[in-house]
Amino acid sequence: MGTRSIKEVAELARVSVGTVSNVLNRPEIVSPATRERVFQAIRELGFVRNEVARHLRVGRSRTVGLVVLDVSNPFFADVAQGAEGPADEHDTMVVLCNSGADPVRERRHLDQLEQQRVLGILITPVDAASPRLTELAARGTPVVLVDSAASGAQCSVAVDDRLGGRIAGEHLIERGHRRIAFIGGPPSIKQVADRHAGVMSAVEAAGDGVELVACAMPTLSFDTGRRAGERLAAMPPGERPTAAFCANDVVALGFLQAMAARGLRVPADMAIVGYDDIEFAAAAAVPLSSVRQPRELLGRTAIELLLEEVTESERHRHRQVIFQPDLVVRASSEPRRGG
Amino acid sequence: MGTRSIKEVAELARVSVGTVSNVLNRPEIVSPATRERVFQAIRELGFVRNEVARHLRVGRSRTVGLVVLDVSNPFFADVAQGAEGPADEHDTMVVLCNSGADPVRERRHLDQLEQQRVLGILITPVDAASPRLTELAARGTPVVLVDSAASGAQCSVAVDDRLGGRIAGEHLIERGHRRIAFIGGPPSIKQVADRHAGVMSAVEAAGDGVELVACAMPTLSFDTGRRAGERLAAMPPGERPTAAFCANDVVALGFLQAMAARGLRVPADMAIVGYDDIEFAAAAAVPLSSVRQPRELLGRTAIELLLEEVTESERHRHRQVIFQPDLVVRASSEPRRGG
DNA sequence: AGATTGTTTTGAATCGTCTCAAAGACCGGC
DNA sequence: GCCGGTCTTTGAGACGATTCAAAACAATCT
Repeated sequence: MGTRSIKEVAELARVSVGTVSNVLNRPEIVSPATRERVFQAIRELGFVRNEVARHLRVGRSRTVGLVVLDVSNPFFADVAQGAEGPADEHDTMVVLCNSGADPVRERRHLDQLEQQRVLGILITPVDAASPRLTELAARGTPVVLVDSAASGAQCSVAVDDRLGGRIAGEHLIERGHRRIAFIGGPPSIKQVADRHAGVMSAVEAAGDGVELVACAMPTLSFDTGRRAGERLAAMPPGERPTAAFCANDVVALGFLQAMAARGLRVPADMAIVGYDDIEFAAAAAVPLSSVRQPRELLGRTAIELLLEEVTESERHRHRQVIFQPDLVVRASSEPRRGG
Repeated sequence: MGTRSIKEVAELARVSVGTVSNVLNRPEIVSPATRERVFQAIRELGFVRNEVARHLRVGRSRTVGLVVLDVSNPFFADVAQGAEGPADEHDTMVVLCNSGADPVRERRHLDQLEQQRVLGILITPVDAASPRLTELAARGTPVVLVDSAASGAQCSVAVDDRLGGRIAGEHLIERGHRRIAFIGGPPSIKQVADRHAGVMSAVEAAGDGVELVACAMPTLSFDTGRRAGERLAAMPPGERPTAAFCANDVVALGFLQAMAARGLRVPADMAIVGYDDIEFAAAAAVPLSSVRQPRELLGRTAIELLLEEVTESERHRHRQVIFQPDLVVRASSEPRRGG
């Protein structure tokens, strides 16, 4: 194998290993002549520092793991992108891990990250209450919850999903809808549960005559949305809800597609509001109304909290940051024609 | 810090460190009684194996890096998902790194991955000809190019982009278009150049009367598509191409949005063909015709090649796998009404 | 020349785990 | 009580980089 060690560099440059290490880490303390000789040897051998050994000795990695529910949801791509800026500045590497909303895979990723002794973990958990998360923190791997509020024992960055759900619900009610569907994923996912609770509170506040039809699906995918859409489309027009609030935009886009396929008009026959306001929402068949979240800001803030925790380790106080969502109204929920 | 070492476990279980290591790695060779005692100690201390130290000793990591051009492009999410299956089976972890098509960031990721001595790297390079890639391989980190054909010195998995471009071009020409725009990204990206060359060859084969208007943009984003769309929309109708072939679907979706915003009808005023056939393509304002790539299969095959290379190390022969794309025709390029 | 101070360089110890030759335990048979 | 043969367990090196006390060297002043 072509990997060279610091020792070989030392031999070639005719200095001790300590000196090579110094050249690598504190070049200013070694004399220009020696330094140059070492650099020369490094170049000649194609030496690449073994970060693993370094990490073992130093005891701290320069990698943080970001575990997301679904890499293929652009929402998470944006969160990841937001995290990369501050990470770069602290020359830290962000690695993305996909749990696919599967507790088993999430577990495996967490195990692996802990075993690798990463600097810390940013995670959108499948189950925020899982003891695994607090265990991690207790054993020395700081964890920041992303898009999910923590209860005090750890840092978190979230958006008020209840509020988001309520805003969406109020908007649809105001537009004259009386029978509203909530297309959600597994209620074990906090975001889903909160958005549901939010829209529910709006419906309840509107009093009699307005009702919510919950449609819990097993996942939060495009296909899920499509299937839910087909199910609703198959209902007799009298019973069918006239509006749907989808737990996220990916689901909403699938739902929208099903409407088109079944010949239902959006928003005339079915109004739709999504969640996240991903870039594609505006570009959909019918531009999608959506509850906007500050995606990049979530990622950015999360990693800042993590780095803060790592730096101040001693006197660190966990913080729970909460952002406010807002509604972006587009064609998919324009005023209904026939009140 | 709450991290325990194998030594502490050994003390508590009153065995030697070697035995603990055996329990961890080859439990069958240690007697049931001792094994149980060790497990007990592990549980009691909350011991988590330090993968870093293990890796240093064993010399081989169980992580592979997947470096992509753009995490927020669902195409790459699907490739990543494809890679995860076989990876799991070899209990290997796939970490996703985003170069954002920026050579500097790509470089930084590669450096970091090499320093971490990962098992190997899957990469969709910004520049496939970069010497960095062969250096890596020469120094012992196997590299498999993804979605980009290698010239023999390494493994690669790709889709025939020239063919894809040609198919798209032929399709539009057959539909009666005589002035076709190619909306591309930086030609330094191999995929873009090949797709361009492909559509160009179709146009040339069609002979006089058909022409290609190349529109090279700096990036391959949604916004790029939108800007290109606006630029074309601003052209006088006589000069304006009647069809656009976009270098990927994300660009195509942006382009489509610009058409809608400027009041141009798709496909009547402007036909569109995208590339990748991401899930959202079918769900767009006007369902998008697109050149389909076997996304998951790309990822799956790439990691299989990598694992193969790692396993057979000695007698490994690099392979270049090439898949065929095919065209999925949807509304955005339906036959033109007025021939 | 010797003492003093400051600058460079050295090299042994260390991080946590794995490996493997060797030692130990145990058993049945004589 | 000893022998040969299985099973188990042991513990002393690695692995590659960092650290830091101490040694070596250089420059300046008496």
